[in-house]
Amino acid sequence: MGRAPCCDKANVKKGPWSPEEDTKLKAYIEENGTGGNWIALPQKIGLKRCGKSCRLRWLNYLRPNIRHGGFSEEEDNIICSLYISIGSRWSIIAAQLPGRTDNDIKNYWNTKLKKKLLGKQRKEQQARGATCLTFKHEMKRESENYTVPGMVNQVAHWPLLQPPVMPLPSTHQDPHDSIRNLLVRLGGRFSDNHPHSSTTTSTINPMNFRYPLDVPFAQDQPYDQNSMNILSSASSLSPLNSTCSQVTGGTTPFDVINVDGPNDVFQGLDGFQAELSELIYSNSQQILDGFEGFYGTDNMVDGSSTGTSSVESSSWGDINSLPYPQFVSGFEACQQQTIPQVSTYDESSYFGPQ
DNA sequence: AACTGGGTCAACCGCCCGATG
DNA sequence: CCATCGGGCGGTTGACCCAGT
Repeated sequence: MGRAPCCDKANVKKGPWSPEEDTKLKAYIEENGTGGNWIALPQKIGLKRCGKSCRLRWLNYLRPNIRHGGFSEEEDNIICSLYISIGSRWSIIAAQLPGRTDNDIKNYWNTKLKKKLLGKQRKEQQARGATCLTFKHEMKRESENYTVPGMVNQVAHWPLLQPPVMPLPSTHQDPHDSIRNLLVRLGGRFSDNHPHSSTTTSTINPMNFRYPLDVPFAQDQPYDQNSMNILSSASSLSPLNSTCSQVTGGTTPFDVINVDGPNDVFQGLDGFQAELSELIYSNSQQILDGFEGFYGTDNMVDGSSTGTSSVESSSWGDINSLPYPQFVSGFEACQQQTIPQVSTYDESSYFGPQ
């Protein structure tokens, strides 16, 4: 037996909202709030609409300070980055873009950004003529069986890669190194402090490229995104970025990045992210250059400090000096925290008196 | 002018999850 | 512990628009 419908389908209006309906809904919510009950709300104001429909209309269209269209390059970059990192968690992505709704971003991604990236990918692949099946298979295989030692309840899914190039002194495979090693194997270079270097010594760690995990969340406080330039440089970031949870007062949108199992690494990304993976393979150096540009040439740090990482960068001493110190603290928090909790933006801030 | 195909986006659907009784 | 409910979310749909033919 299925569950009862949330409203009487026969008696609710569907389809586009009329200006009158908009006015009614907006006026009521601005004055009274939702009352904490969307289902009852349409009856209160005499709308023949499903409560969920009202909620959607309010959140996606009527709510104050909503912006539609006109996505900036920075917003593009943030969306792409976050998508690559966390997948199609549109509400989380939207939380980082003030005035944007998850629906808007979802539409924008599906209709424009995805094509933009793939178009770029094809171009570059044609230019390089590289085939990336090996990488693709490796990604899939390796991602199936890795959990970070010491992590409980919350699982980070970094692909476990045996280091064919560099032996690891530590007793466990550091996920950062795994990623780095993979990229090295695939031809990426991790220079100490200069793009000229072609050694395998790593100071660039894609795994440190993590979205802010402890930025106090607020709709009017987007990330400083000045340095993000995925589309214009390497086309994408590493899809190897894991997701993680953090509990630092429960105020960040990234408290929510919770994964439930290894398959979630590429949740929602199977098709597109695989293609992005190929892109990464074919552009590994560009990507890394992008990272260097992002962090400055010598600030990339392997926070996990293994034998393969030659530099415990002095500049790392003050992670706050980095454009995104949260990337690092985020990882640390991942290792320490265990309570994943899904949260979303605080709707109450939009609803006025409840 | 009519048709067509692709793009866009608002809205719906159905599932999941937490709260509650 | 279980059933029910409402909120929230991601995926999908379909109406509309527009450029090309």
